[in-house]
Amino acid sequence: MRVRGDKPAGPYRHSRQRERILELLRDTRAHPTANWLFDRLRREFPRLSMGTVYRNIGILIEQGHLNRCAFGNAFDRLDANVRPHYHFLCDRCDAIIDLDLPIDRTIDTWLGKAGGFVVRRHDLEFRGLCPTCASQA
Amino acid sequence: MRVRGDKPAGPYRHSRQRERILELLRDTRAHPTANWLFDRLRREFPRLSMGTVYRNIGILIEQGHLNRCAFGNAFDRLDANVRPHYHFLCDRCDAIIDLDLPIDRTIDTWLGKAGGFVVRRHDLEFRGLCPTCASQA
DNA sequence: GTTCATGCAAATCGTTTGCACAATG
DNA sequence: CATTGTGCAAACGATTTGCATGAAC
Repeated sequence: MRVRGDKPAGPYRHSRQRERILELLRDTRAHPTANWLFDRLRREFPRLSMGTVYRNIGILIEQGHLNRCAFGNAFDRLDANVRPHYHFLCDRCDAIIDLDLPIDRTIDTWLGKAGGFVVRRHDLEFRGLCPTCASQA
Repeated sequence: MRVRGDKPAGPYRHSRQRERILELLRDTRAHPTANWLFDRLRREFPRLSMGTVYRNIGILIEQGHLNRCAFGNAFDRLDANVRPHYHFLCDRCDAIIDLDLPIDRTIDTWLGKAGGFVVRRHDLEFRGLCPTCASQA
């Protein structure tokens, strides 16, 4: 029996709302928020709800049509190591590990020269298995 | 006149709670959450409140003693470009720009060999001024 | 004694979910 | 017609804030 919140057993059906969400996202390079989609689509679907937007975003990501980028406002972790450094995030144990790789500043200047950007800093994070989890796999 | 939520006009005063927050964060490499600090410190300050934790985190960040890393679990911005690519975030106009830099996979294998990590992917984001804002500065 | 910091509770923001009804295949 | 998708509203978790009281200088 199918329970609340579970993925459907059968294939996804067609939905006009989901179709338009993907179209809108493919037509822009602005990396919109869920709320932007909601405002934009309410013109076409006056009774649209946020639940529908979020549910469809989830499905589209699962289908590989979208990526989510979480720059910022989410769940914060704190770090008293204020020297610049990179991070490794373990997929299995959720550890966040400071790396002591050298910071490569040459890439910043390259980006500035090539594209007209003024680069103040860059952040690099790796994901995968930390040494402990990797040795248990 | 000083209004609610504003920074104090004078210098920050000493606070035992803030002192302990910084001590705890300097004693760990686990990149704790605000809630971890709260649980941990309630033993010493039974009447501690979350408001105090968050306010002090903000002050410590402003003083340069802490960094906040947002490795979000939540949706934030969406991207229909599902090919791997890097991002540039403009400090002034908040634009998020897809970069077509080549993805450098060599660094993944290096990290695996050197430290025993299994690297599945990496994310690289730059911050600074986008070409448009840079030309106006 | 001035004003910054705290505790508490309520408010806020983005996101998720339960449920009854509508749409799809 | 079996089951997925929707709208609505309420629930949620992390964070922020108003306000009266307590602590620092």
